[in-house]
Amino acid sequence: MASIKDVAAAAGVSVATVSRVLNDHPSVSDDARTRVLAAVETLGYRPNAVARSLRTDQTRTLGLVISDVLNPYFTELARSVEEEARALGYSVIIGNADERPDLQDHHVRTLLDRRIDGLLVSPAEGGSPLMLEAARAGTPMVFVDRWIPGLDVPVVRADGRAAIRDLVAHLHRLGHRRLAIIAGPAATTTGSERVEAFREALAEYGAPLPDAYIGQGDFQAESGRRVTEGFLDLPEPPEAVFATDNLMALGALDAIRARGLQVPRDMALAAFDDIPWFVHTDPPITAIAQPTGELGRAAVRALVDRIEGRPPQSVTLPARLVARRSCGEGRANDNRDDNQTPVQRSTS
Amino acid sequence: MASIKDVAAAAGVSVATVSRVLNDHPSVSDDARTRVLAAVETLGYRPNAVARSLRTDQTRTLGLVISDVLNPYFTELARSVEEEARALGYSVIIGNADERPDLQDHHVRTLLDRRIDGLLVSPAEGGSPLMLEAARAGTPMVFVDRWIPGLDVPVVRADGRAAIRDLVAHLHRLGHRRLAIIAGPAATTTGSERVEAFREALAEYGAPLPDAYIGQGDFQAESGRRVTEGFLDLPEPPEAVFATDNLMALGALDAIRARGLQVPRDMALAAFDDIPWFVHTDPPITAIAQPTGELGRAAVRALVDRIEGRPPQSVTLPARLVARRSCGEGRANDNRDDNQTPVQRSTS
DNA sequence: CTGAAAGCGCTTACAG
DNA sequence: CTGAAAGCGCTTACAG
Repeated sequence: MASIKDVAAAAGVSVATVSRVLNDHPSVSDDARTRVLAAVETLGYRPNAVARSLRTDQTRTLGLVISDVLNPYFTELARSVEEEARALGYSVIIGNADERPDLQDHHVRTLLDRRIDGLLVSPAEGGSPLMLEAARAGTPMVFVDRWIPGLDVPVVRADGRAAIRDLVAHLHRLGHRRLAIIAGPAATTTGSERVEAFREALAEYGAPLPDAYIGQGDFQAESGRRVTEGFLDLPEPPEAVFATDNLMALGALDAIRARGLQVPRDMALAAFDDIPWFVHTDPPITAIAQPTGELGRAAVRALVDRIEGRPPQSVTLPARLVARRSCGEGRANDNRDDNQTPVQRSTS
Repeated sequence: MASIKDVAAAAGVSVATVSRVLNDHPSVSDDARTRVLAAVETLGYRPNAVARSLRTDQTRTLGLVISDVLNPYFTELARSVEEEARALGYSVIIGNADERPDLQDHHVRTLLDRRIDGLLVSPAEGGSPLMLEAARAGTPMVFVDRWIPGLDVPVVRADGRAAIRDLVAHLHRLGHRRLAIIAGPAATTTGSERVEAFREALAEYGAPLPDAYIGQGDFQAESGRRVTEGFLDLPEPPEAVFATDNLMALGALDAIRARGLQVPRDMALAAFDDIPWFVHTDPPITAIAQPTGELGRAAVRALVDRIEGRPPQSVTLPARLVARRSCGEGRANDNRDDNQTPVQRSTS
């Protein structure tokens, strides 16, 4: 592969001049520029980004550590992150932690070793020592979706409280009184926060949230299945289940079906995170939709601000309830484009 | 951030010795090793991968260029690729082409600039000039899923022919005679191949595949919707539609629903690529399942073989039909774990 | 406007 | 076993 030396030789100039042409440095004669460009062309020369990074101490690369790529929510997040990063001249390397702290650690380490310019992370299980250390050491970092309290790191996330209140109101209106929740890991902010919001919303209706109705999941489908089976085995099973992510909702649906029961007749179901498939499940699933694309873009902007020396900003966007048929037929809002139709707009 | 010099100074040895310790070079005294390790520990030193790559001319990184991350099939492929790569000591950088040739080109260029050790690609729209050039220039490369004929590049893919034949038999058995297909871009191998296999299978039943029953899609949901609407507008609409990927099947389902029609009563539907959600759609969708994880792993192994100087091997794995209810109720094989149950095993 | 030279952080023959 | 030195491919003050 041709190097800058080859180009210099072919153009009859020094490597310094070649570098200047390549970097649009103003003080280059037209003549030199033309000859360099011609040489670049004929040699098919492409600058070595590795060498450039070593020299300039910047990689123009962002690291994104997410907890589960197979979760459509995170897939969409990753996509919007890459899109915005590309627009700003950065590449992104994704590290998939699969909700495993050890894997998360592996990716953070690898990314740091590669000297990425900044790190976007949605911490699994309370983060890792390495991550905390990096944050304290001043590695540009931004949390998306989930975060770790007590760190001076901007957070870009959706606030689901208002939407969860809307959901509880929706369930109540449809006659459901015994409401249960499938929680995510308590060590993740989204895990604990959604349970709290749910509990508070129930309290507004004077309803308690008994421990038996709080199932401990891990944001994966299998745990949704397991927890739901537990609910069904209860002497008095809940009438409605709220899965705090889409994969656990899928597991819950599996479990309910496996017993020959039907949603919503035998049990109502709702999920946090809306995904395209929810329109087509049997029945279509009521969900709380996050502005995922906007979250990803805002997170990248915050991180790049931080990297380029501008003050980064935390951003909190509202989530909204999208009612479908999985909680009952209370209202006629399950038309074909209900995917787009918020029942109530939560502008918290 | 501490550099190798700092470690050398702290340990009272030369940087060469530090490097040897770090790389497990045998000729280092126990004493030196201990002191270096201690210094590494106290300084929290981590080798700069950028510098190492520049020096060794290897990045221990694989590039993966896929056509659409939002497609669950590719998401799963990406995940298995990363997993196997990690097991072999490599990282992977994903480039999402979104089925756009220009984006594909962007990613290939970026990846090449970063001097990845090898490239795994599922070419969109017949590939890009850059990709062809790289292949000819000897960049280690392996095609996954889709490929470009005429290049000396190993291909790791699933052969769907037998499964498509099984599908046509299944549809025929259920009484469907007018069968249509939603094709992918003709410039992709999977796009053209699936149509051909479908046509050949129909021929075995003496059935033609009229042009009106071949809809041109682009592997995205929207095109599935559009094509299906066209089918429904025909004087004699097809009785069954075979979408050649899961997103177009989703679009088809949308279109059928939007007219107030039902699957399979008004129109049968089947898809290429099986995904977890197909078990839960209304109705559950009959699909051709690829051994996605195995494809990803085999592709990585082939690429790493190539990179490390071993002869790489092309691999073709069989796909299989998973019958559910979307083509009709012909057989009682729609139990709850039908996701795992092949109707007929195709070992082509 | 241009080039010689230093240096980014490593690895690795080479000499001892 | 160890260190001095060269060199990977760039960029960028510095001097002219």
